[in-house]
Amino acid sequence: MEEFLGENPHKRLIKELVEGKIFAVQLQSLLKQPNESVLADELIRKIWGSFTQAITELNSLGNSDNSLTQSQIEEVDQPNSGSGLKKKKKEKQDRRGCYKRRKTSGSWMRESETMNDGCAWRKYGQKKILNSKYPRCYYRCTHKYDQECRATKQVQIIQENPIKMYHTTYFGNHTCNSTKIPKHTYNSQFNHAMVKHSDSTVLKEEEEEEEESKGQSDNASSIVDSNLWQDFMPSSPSAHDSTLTANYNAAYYEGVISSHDMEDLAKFGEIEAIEFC
DNA sequence: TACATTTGACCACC
DNA sequence: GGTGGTCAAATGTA
Repeated sequence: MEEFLGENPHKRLIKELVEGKIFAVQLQSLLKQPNESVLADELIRKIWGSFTQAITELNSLGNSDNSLTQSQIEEVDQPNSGSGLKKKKKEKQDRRGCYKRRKTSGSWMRESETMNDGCAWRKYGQKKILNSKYPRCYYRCTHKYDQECRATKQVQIIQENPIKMYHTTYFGNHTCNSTKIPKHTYNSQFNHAMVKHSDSTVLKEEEEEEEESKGQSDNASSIVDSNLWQDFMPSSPSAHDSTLTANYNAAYYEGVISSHDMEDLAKFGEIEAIEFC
């Protein structure tokens, strides 16, 4: 990466992103082979480095309005950074309503017959939504405070007859290590979930894959969930090769690279495994 | 007692 | 000004 320092920023940026893609492709093929976790780990570090460098370049290219502050960059780089201390009791002042309305980007959705997705969620709100028959429920990760996990989701019933269907929108990535919960809490109905990435295409109907994977595990949803939150995270670089995983991972990175950026990137090769909206 | 849920209030965003 | 997202006190539950 350092060898690009003499070139113009635009070229450096492109090279970083292309490198990142190459590493990702290598990682993808590597993950198809067993016992390659060390190499995979190395590749993930390279990918991480490429994207970090690219973000830095982008930041230096952009005007002041578009540039991230250093703290914002660090926040992206180190989602687990911080004190790690419990924040159960914040400042004395009433902070109700003090929030930034989130963007819809960086989110993905699924529709299923159950709310259960194998993660530990805690409900923190419910709201009647305009023009909607059913209220929307707001959930955050149970480990928001003890592990500073920022994952949240919104669940809304979209139909009740003939069967109850839930529309779930996920925001942010889990940074906690406690996404695994006892088997009995899973619901096989999760296997019928439809996963959508943000507001774009339906990505995967899991049913067929579930049938195939039943021999490997009697709890396929746990695999989905561990893929969902952990596999592409730098802190736990093990991954499974599945389209679903790739799409979830794309959702994770979506928070770092915008769709506009991806359009530019597309000039330099097809993005196959990762789908951005 | 600890943790989860409910619910009204607050306020940023459109 | 209306709507939606979040907070936190009150309440419920194991």
